[in-house]
Amino acid sequence: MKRKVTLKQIAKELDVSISTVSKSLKDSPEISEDTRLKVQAFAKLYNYKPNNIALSLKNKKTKTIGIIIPEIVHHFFATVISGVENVANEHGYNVIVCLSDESFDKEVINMEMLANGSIDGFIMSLSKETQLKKDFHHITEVINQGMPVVMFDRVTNDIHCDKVIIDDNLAAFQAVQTLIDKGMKKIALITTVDYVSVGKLRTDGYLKALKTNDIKIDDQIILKIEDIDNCEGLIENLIKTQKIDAVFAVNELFAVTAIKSALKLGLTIPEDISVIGFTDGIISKYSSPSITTVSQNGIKMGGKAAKMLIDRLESEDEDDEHYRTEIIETHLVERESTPTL
Amino acid sequence: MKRKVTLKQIAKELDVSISTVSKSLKDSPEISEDTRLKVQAFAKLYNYKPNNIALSLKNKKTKTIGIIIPEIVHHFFATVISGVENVANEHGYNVIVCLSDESFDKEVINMEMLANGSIDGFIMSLSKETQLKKDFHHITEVINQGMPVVMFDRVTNDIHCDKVIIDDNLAAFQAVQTLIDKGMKKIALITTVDYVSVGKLRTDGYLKALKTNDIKIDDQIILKIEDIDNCEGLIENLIKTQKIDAVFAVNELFAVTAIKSALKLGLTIPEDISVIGFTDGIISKYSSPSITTVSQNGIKMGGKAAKMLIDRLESEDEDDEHYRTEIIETHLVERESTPTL
DNA sequence: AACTGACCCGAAAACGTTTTCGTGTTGAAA
DNA sequence: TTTCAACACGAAAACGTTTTCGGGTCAGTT
Repeated sequence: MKRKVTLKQIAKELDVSISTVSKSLKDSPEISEDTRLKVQAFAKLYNYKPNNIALSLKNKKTKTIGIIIPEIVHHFFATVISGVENVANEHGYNVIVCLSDESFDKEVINMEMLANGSIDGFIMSLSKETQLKKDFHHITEVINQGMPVVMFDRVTNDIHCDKVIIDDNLAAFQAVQTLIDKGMKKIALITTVDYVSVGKLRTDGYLKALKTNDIKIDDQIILKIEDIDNCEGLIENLIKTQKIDAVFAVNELFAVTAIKSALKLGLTIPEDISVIGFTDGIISKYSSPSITTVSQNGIKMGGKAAKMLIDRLESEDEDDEHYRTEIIETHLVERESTPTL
Repeated sequence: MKRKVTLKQIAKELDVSISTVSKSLKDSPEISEDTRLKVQAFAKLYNYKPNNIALSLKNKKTKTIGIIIPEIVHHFFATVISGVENVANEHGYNVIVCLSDESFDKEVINMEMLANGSIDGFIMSLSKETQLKKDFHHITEVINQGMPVVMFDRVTNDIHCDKVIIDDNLAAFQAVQTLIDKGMKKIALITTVDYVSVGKLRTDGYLKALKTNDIKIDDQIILKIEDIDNCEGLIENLIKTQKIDAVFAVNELFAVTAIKSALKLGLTIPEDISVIGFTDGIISKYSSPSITTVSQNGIKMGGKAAKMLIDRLESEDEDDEHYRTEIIETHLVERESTPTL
């Protein structure tokens, strides 16, 4: 077992100073060719690599990005990480991942852990609990310390920083409009409770589409689900008791559950009932029938967020207060759960 | 914008030495109560938090674990990360995630980046390309430098280190045996190419089950798929041309694709054809019909791997060469794609 | 008055880098 | 022979900690 070799050890071994070694390895003209080559050969032999931690301390840059997300097992968040990782790696950055588990406290703890020098900047999406409490002091604090933050998907207007989102309202509107164009009238909505920002926006888009088309809003067919893990009963009940033409669900899980319930009740899709979901993930793609969804390109979102963060990290004027909000375009991926005409 | 405050600044402000500040904050008895309280009050006021990088350099410990996996968008790997993160956080560790994208080069680059001081140890699963090339020098090198490595799922006997796996062979055997017990005779296998370690093991389990039950092995109904993204045609062809009772697939994707193909061909599941998959992920759960699978608890695997790594990191005798291989138990989750009897 | 010990505190080294600045040696020009 | 520049290298500071060790002050004991 040969431990990592340091500049000091090389210096001692070759009987020169640490400075000489460092300069030699950086091809400094200050050093004679003789010594330079000698040092380089020795360093290569012992596979010298500068210690990242020491570099970080010296440069006050860690070349590491922190990501804080509610869950990693949700496909959308996984794709975002993938997008961030890609762009980050291209620019020589590493990625540290922390999960809040939708808990405010964990979000705070994780941010505080990372904020003490471990990373150069944050990319994050708010936990449900944080959105409910509307307490963002941990984020403002980090920003006040001069650490850039980029928020994505679940964002808030209360924080002044770069953001990457989709136009949830518009995307929902268009999805519902598509259903209406296909002749559906009684369109049910399966959504989350209102404090989840994206849920609220998508709900608004749904309502707007109905209004625009002079369709009466019927609270009986609007389902707001609190506990995502126990949605089956509610959804099944909705489909059984109400005579509906279509379902617009604000996420994949609600959509696929609606499909399963409909099939269970002997309905055929899309003839008896159509379904459109949100977030173009793996479930929608492999469901039978496959589900028409609003695509929400996580890779692109993550990539964009990483780009914005790195741009800010490497820009000249540190505290440029000109924050931007990037909107990632969405489109409807039409599959088997909606009629083709 | 108030930047992070350091010991030095506090010392200067209070006109004491850095040592005094440090000791005060650590409640050292060396410091008089007067000074101690004064320093602590000041530190609290300015929200002092020690700089992680400086601590890492001093302690030669980063309290960070590196994870290298082929892909994050595969649900199984996401759950593993989740498991690692959980246990790591409990022990005060952070998690840095790197994706190899199934590429040998990226795996090597990522490991080298992290090995230079950024992390205390690795948790990893081999990329396909690495398994194909059988080149593990980057891993032995890291281990030789005294950095512990824990491998999971896709492991190799060529590396001497801690491992966490499931008994792929046995699990496959049991799954196929279950099909046989339910009266199936012509059981197709949809698997990966042999160099993917787990694919090979599961294939072997399938073969063993057939042999044990004196069922002739028919190469016509064994499908080895190279390119996972273009498996549909092959699978559909298999089901169309061969009269089979059941399909055993070595992953979720193959299983769900088999189901879609069968449905498309007008077959009913599980009456006409049964399907068992591997890896109990989100697809199997939400598919219609839902898929019977061999559960492979990623959370548990990740948690176990993290525990083993941390144990080793914090154990007294640094180079205990006694490596263990933990086997995570699996069980069959019976769902709609197999008959209940 | 001298000694002892407790009590407080600061200096400095250490972790591994990079970089500025200073310095000794050499050769050539005056 | 002196002077000066070029050359080659080393010392030291800095990043922010922790920790060891040494020392100064004061009170109390001989």
